[in-house]
Amino acid sequence: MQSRTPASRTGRPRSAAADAAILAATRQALVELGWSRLTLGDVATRAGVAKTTLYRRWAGKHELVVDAVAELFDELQLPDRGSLAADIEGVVLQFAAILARPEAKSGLMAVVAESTRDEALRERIRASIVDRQKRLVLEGRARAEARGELPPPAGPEEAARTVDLIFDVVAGAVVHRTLVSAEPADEAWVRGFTRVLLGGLGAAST
Amino acid sequence: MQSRTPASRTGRPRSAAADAAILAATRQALVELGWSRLTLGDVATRAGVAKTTLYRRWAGKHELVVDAVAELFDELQLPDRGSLAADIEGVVLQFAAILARPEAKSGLMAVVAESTRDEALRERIRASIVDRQKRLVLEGRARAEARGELPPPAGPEEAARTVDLIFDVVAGAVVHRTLVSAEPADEAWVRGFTRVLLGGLGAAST
Amino acid sequence: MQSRTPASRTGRPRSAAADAAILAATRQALVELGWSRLTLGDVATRAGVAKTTLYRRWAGKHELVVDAVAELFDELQLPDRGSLAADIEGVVLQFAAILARPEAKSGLMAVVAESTRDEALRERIRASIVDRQKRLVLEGRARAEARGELPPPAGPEEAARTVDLIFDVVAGAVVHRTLVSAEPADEAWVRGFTRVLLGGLGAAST
Amino acid sequence: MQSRTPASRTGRPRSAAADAAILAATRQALVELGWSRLTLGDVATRAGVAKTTLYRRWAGKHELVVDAVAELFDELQLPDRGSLAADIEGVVLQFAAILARPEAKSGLMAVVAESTRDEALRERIRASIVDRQKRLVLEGRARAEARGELPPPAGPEEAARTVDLIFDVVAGAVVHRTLVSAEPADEAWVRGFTRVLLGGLGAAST
DNA sequence: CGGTAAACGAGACGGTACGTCCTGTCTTGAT
DNA sequence: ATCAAGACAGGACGTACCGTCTCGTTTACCG
Repeated sequence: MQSRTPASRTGRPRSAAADAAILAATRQALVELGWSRLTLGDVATRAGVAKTTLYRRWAGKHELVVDAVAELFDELQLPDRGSLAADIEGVVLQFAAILARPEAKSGLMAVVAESTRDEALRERIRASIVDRQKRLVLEGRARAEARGELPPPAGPEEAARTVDLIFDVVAGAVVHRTLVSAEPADEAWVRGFTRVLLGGLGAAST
Repeated sequence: MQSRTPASRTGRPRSAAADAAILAATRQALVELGWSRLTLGDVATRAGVAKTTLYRRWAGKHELVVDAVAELFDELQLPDRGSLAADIEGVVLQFAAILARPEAKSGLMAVVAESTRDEALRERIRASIVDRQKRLVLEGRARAEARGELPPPAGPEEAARTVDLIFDVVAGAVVHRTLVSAEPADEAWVRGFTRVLLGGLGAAST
Repeated sequence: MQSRTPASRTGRPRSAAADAAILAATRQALVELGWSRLTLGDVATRAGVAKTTLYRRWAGKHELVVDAVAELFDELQLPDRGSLAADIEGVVLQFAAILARPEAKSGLMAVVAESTRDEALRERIRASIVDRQKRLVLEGRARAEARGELPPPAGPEEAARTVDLIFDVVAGAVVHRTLVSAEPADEAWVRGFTRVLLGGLGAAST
Repeated sequence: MQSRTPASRTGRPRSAAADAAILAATRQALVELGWSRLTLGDVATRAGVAKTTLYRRWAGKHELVVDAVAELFDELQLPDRGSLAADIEGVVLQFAAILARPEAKSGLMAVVAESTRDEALRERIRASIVDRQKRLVLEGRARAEARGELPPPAGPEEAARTVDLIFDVVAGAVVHRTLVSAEPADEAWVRGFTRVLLGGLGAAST
């Protein structure tokens, strides 16, 4: 994932096990120490690896954590629950469950913070985490259209704009609820949120 | 703001000018260096203040940045533009404008990241930034009810829950758009967002 | 002693008790902490005095300790024990007893060390400690001459040279024994030293 | 010298050049700044070395200066000048010449002062400086006995006691003359001192 | 199978920032 | 004017990590 395929033919090949051990150690350290106290020397020790080995693969703390956290989100799925509302509730709950894990909480916002001044890092985050999960919105939308719950988009450009907007609203709301408000995004909250998302503010307090 | 009112009568009183100079220097450093390269020694130098003075008032980088960033959000207002949609668009645009400033971007997510492991820091963020701005939601809601655009809440508990939900959705969406998607939350986007917020997903692509 | 007689008539007069309290606190701190860990803030606190008061009277740590230690040596006396050898042994034992006290040990060498680069400090040490005790050598010599144990000096210049030499030998030997060799300058050692001083190396091992 | 032979086989070996550079820089700083203004950060900079490297080898300012100063005394020799008096005068003059150098003056008394409260430091001083130079007394004594100028000691214990005594008298007198009296231990003074040392006080004023 | 070249562990390195401590000065209100 | 109290600018402390480097060792491939 992080390898830039050095394309060398000779010499000892890089240990594949080391990569996995390092990422696992990174997540473990995030759980125990959080972002700010996590050090690469400690990660290397936990992984049973020399610091050199770690730096040969990742440029720094931020890049490493992006990769370590990205793996967490790959388990997201969009189960077919029969209606758009149920589908949304299902995937939002999954997303909230991942965000509730300390290894995600600690690391995610920190790399986002840093990405405001580091274009390459932002690209890495987008490629590894954000864009990869937009598939869920696309799939959900397609299903809703098939069911007749939503009208088809006016055009491809309109479609892309809508997907981005929905993703910002959904991901943003869950993140804000979990990290800033620091309240659980539990079933009750998710139901309320889905109602607003589908019906607008007027539907909020029913 | 950060002072825990040491209430000492004797001795030389703390310089009020130092506080303002430090917070201003912090914002300047955030603009020039970003969060990760900002150092307290540098902030002290910029403020023309000894490191000691800085540490006498703030416990660390995180606390300092919370206070420095919090001041940015105090300029938010809710102008009466005649309709709920227009009011929302107005305040969201203001919010987006503040978040677009580098001193807000760099610092805000970093302290949120740290707050996932530091309960006191989270409280400080909530008190200094989040709760202070919920007034906007309350005011907007009251106006909308007076205009008949929204029904009154079912009860006080219901009202609080709705305010929190709306705040999470609005703030979360703007933050995600600005920092994660890294696209401008401009007028077009805000119009689209407001339409969804008021009318739900079905109204998105009209 | 340290006062430069500010000769001011008006205002609140300086507290005389403060001087004694500060010097006593300095010696106590020397005993408990030694030279390097002694701080003026701590001394002021022990003396129940503000730091300002301390700095109004002494220029710094070195000057303060010189005065605090100098008082220790003022109790030296030259009792008439009937012979030059006995007189020497008596005063050397007294000198050794003072040097064995931690408040003298800790401070004395430190100010001497600093005095190698501070002419004013050296003068203060000489005036407060060294020259003040040369009286003992003068008195001892006079007694020995009266008893016929030593011939009178060839002249005043010769006399001064001899006094200085003897002082360097006696004080130097005791200091070196106590602080560098870190062995007690007890009666046995003092007897051996006196034998050498009076009779030369050939008499050492009798 | 300061290395406690960590005996590690793996890893990058310690730079031998760094040790020499640090000790030389320490002496240079002692000359220019004296003991109290010497800082380890400055020494590191002068030596072209990181502070870390310095602290990896020495525990602090005192230990470092002991080693830096100790090297100065290793050049002492006992030239055979034909008589005990001449031998003593020769070595005392050499000793005085070293003590006259600012890098020795500034540092030596300071570490002795600290050693009164630090047993390990005292041992280091004794091992690195004092005991190493007692060879001079032993050699001089042996020569004098061979020449018939001094009687052989009564026994091994007596011999050791005498060596220590002579060392305290010689070193103490020169140190006191140089640092406390702050007068040069020049040829005239050394002649007078040697006369007293060999013949006792009665021989002083001839 | 033996040589070669890269990866590996270990840990020293130059460097930067940390948060604390002390110095010597100052500013307050009270004496 | 002096005092107690304590904030202040400044600077050194000793520690912790960073990211690089230099070792000696291991391990795959390639001739």
